[in-house]
Amino acid sequence: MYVDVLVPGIWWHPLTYSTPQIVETGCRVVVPMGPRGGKRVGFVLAVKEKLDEKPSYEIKEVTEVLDQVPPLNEELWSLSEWISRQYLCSQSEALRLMCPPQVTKGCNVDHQDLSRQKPSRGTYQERCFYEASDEKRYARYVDIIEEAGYGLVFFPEETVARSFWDILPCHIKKKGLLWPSGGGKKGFDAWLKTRRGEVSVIVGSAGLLFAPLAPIDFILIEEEASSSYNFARYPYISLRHIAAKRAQTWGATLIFGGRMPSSRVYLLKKPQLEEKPKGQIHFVNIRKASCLELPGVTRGIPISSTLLTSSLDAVNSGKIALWILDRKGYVGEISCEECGWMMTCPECGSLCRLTRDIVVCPICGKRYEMPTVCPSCMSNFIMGRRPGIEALYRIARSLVDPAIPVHTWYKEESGKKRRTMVLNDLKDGGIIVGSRLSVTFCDDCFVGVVGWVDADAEARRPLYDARFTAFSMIWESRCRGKDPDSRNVIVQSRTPYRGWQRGLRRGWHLFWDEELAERRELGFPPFELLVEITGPLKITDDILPSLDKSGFAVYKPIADEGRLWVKTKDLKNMREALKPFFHISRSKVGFPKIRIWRD
DNA sequence: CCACCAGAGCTC
DNA sequence: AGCTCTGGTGGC
Repeated sequence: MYVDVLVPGIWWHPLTYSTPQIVETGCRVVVPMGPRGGKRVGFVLAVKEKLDEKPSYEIKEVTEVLDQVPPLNEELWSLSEWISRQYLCSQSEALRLMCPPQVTKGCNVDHQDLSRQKPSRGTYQERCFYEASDEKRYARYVDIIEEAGYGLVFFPEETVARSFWDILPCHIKKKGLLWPSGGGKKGFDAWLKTRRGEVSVIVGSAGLLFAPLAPIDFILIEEEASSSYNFARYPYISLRHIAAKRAQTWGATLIFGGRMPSSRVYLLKKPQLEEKPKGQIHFVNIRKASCLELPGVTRGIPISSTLLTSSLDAVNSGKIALWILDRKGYVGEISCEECGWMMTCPECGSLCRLTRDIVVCPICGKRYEMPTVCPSCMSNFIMGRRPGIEALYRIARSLVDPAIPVHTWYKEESGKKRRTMVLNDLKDGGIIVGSRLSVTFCDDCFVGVVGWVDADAEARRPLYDARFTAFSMIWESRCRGKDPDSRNVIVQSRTPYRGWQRGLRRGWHLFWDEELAERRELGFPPFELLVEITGPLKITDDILPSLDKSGFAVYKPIADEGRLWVKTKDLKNMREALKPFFHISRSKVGFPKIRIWRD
C-alpha cells in the first residue's frame, strides 16, 4: 500500500511513502524525511494500491499512523486545498496555517467522527451594513446574532472583540465563546471545544478564521476593509476572502459591516452609507503654515494655527488631542546639504533614520553614530530631512504649556502597562503624538481633535492602495470610539481638499468612484489580481521568461532585484507555469515566495 | 518549511 | 566536557 503525504514543506506536490497499515485520507502520519530521516507529521492526501510508474527515488515507509479518523472535517479539508490554489502555496502550508500547532506537531486529538459534518448547500447570501457610529453597528450585530444560529463574528482587533463580547446578552455568551488570541493551550482548548460542538457563536479577531465550527449559518465581518484582515506572514491570505468562501460552502449568510467598504465590496455591492459622520472635518494648507526651527533639521513640520488652537481648546475642556504622523524616529533621512549625499546602511544599503541621536537602519536594525562630516564632500552640512514622531514631540512640547501632558505613542513603545500609564496621565486632557496606532485611543478616552500632521505622506507611498490606506485611516479617526460627533478632524496637506481627500467630506462613495476608475484603467485590484514573486535573482531570472512564454505580462519594478509583478485573473495557468519552480528537486536552488493582492 | 547537524561561544 | 544558540542543508 502507498500513500501520498502532505509533508510540511514549500514544494507543491505530496511525497509518496509505503505503509503496511490501512490509512484514510486526511489522517495524520509520522514519516521520515530528509537525508537524516528526521521525523515529520504529515497529512495523507491519497491512498493507492500500486504506483503508476517506477519512481526515480527511494520510497520510505510511514513510521506511525496517528489518526483512525481525519482530525479535520470535510469543509476544512477541502478549504486547505482551495487556499493552496488561491494563494499559490503548498497545501501543507495551508494546513499548518489552519491547524493549531498541537495538531501539526502530532498531539492527540479525540477520535470523533466528523464525517456527518457535510457542508449543506443552503442559500448563500450577502448583506452589508455601513454606518459611521460604532454604537449603532454593534447594536445591529447583536440583533443579527440573536436571530441566527451557528456563526463566526470577526473584529479587526482583539480589544474591540472583547468589548463587543462584553455587551452581548448573557444567553448568547452562554452558548458562545470569545476566541483566545494568543493560541497556546488556551487556543487548543477552544479549538477542541468548538470541534466537539459545544459552542455556536464565536467572537474574536483573525485567529478564529479556521475555527472548526459546524455547521455555519452566518459569518459577520466587522470593519471588513481593515488591513488587519490581510495576514502579515506567509502565506499572505486575506481573511475576508477565506471567510466568504466558508460562508459559501455552508450556504450561510455573510454580513459585511464597517465604517467604509473595501474596494471589492464597493465594486460588487455598491453599498450606501446609512448616515454621515457628524464630527467636523477641516482641511489646512501647510504650504502657507509656518514651520518651527528644529536642531539639525532642514525643513520642520508645520503645525497650523487651526490644529494648535483647536488642540488647546480640546485640552482645556479635559479632552485629548491626537497628532498623528506616521513616521518613526527623529528624522527619516540624513543627507548632506552641500553635495546631496544621503546616508545609507553600509550593511544593506537602505536609507537610515535618526532616533535619539543614534542612526538606525530601518531594514536590518544596525546602529551607527551620527556622522559629523560628509564622507562624500567632507563638508559639515549634515542635516536631517522628513522629521518623524520624535521631532514632532519636541515641537509639541515647545508649543504648549509645560503643565499640559504630552505623550508619544507608536508600535515599539505601545505596551499595555505604558498605555494605562499614559491614559492615567491624560485623564484631565493632553496631547498624544504618535503613529496611526494612536487612533485606538478614541476607544478609551474622549478625543476632541485628531490632527493628521502630514496627510500626503501616506498617500504618496508607491503602492497602488496608498490612497485607500490614507483615506481609511482618516475616515476611521472621524468615526471611531467615544463621542465622535463632537470631534474635530484636521487634515494638514499640501493639496488640501483635492483628489482623494474630497471623499473625506462628501462620503466614501465619491472616493471609491474615482479610485476605482483609475484602478480599472491601470488593471490593479480588485479588477485584476496583483501577484508578486520574490526570491534570489537567479530564481526570478528563470521564472520571468517562463511566465512570459505562458503569455503573462511580467513587470520588474526595480532592475537587478529579485522581484516580479504580474497582473492577472488567471491563477490556474499561473499555477501551471510556476509549478516546475516548486518541485522538491529545486531545493538546492531555493524556492521563490509569492504574495497576492486581491483588493 | 523544518528536523537535524555542526560549529561557535560560553560555563564549570 | 557539556550546554545552548545560530546557521546551513536538502528532502518521496
